[in-house]
Amino acid sequence: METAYDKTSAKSIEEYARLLIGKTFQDVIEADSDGFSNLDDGGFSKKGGLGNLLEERYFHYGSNSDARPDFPEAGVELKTTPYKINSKGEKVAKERLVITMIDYMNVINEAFDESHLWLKARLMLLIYYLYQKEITNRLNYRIDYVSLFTPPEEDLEIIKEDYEKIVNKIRNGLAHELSEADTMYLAACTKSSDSSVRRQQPNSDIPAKPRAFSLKSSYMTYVLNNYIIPSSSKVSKVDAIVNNGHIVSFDKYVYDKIAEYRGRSIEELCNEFNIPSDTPAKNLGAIIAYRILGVKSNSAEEFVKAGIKVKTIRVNANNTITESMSFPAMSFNKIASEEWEESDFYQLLTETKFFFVVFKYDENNTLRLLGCKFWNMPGSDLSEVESVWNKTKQLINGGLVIERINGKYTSNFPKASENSVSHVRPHARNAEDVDILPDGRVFPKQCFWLNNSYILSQIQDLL
DNA sequence: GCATGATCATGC
DNA sequence: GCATGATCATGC
Repeated sequence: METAYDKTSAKSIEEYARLLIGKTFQDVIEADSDGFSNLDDGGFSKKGGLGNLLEERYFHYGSNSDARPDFPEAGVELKTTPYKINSKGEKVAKERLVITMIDYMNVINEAFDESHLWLKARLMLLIYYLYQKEITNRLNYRIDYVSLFTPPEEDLEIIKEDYEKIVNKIRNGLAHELSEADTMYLAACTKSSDSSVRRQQPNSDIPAKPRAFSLKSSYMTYVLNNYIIPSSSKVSKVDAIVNNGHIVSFDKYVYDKIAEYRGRSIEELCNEFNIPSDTPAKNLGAIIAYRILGVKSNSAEEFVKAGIKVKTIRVNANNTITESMSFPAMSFNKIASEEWEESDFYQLLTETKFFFVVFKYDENNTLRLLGCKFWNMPGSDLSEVESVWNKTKQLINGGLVIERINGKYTSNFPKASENSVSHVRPHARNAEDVDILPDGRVFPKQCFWLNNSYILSQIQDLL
């Protein structure tokens, strides 16, 4: 079949694709007269179908699911992906970009450069459409950005490291312990029609969830705003930690930099980096870490791309931790009607990598830098959180006892003494800052916390 | 001194 | 003004 573009030329494919900008998927169907006379959506409006729609009704080739890129002669992989406008008016990727399924049995023999993943990811034609909640017919979504994309060299360094981390885990017979939060930009995301599906893995008899290589939504947000949209002025630029040259390991680079200042007091560090130390800034620990890492902004490019959240931890002189770790407040009504694996806290814990900056009080009560650690929750601890979450949901749906004693509210939400990993406690501006329960009562906003004792167990190696 | 409820500080 | 990370305050 004759096509309106040269399928052997990436540039030609991109030029033709650019004509899609400003059009909806419905427009594409209506404009297509090449052997498809009806306006039936052919099931394309279902999930995943919008990419197939473009393949069949715009580029006019049959979609394949084989290992080759969609345009094999040009080496171009077509990726149709949604973005949305968040509450701050920023353009963000709506979801991760799935590249290709991980074949556990064979991937352990594939070097990155010859991998199925890289075959598809080395040159992608990204087609971003605007997802809008209020538009119910997906065919009415509008295509706004079209561009060929290859991860730039500095990202590729980290992506290769991510790849090795994932493949090594599989090599070690730990495919069942893979987590999306293990890595920075490239991740092993779960992918199956139902959460009970399991696959065989090499080097272990334990079946593992099917997973796919994907680029994290935090990374795709960065790609959209910095590589795809020309000079997007709304985006505030932040400094990168690694600025030039090849590094062996990002983690190690960061650990080594922080380690140079181990034992220094907060005051000394503030002097060293010209941080005004008179105000008790609660993000002082994070600011110090950024300055040590050579970053002037209060955020780092690599952390933004990887969606890494910074947390500061204070260890007492006797090696205990006083404070538990808080997270965003929960919505009682949301939890009441959702399942664990679709909950915010589950997604946070399974997708987020944390950067712990750890300080410790010396015998004179002076707070000194102890070290840092990239951390994400091990899957085995997740089941503990699940039981706390389930009990919380159950109480929200009936059985929650609320009392007010001397102005202080109490409840029977799961306490730190009831579980080794997590508990529920207030997280609000004050006691009047409330959320509505399904039964109509109000109660101070709460969140899930990670127990101080649990946090301590996770940073034992730093003590 | 710990457990739990309450609130502060920052950034947008 | 609100969400979020961090920390304080109090009673046992």
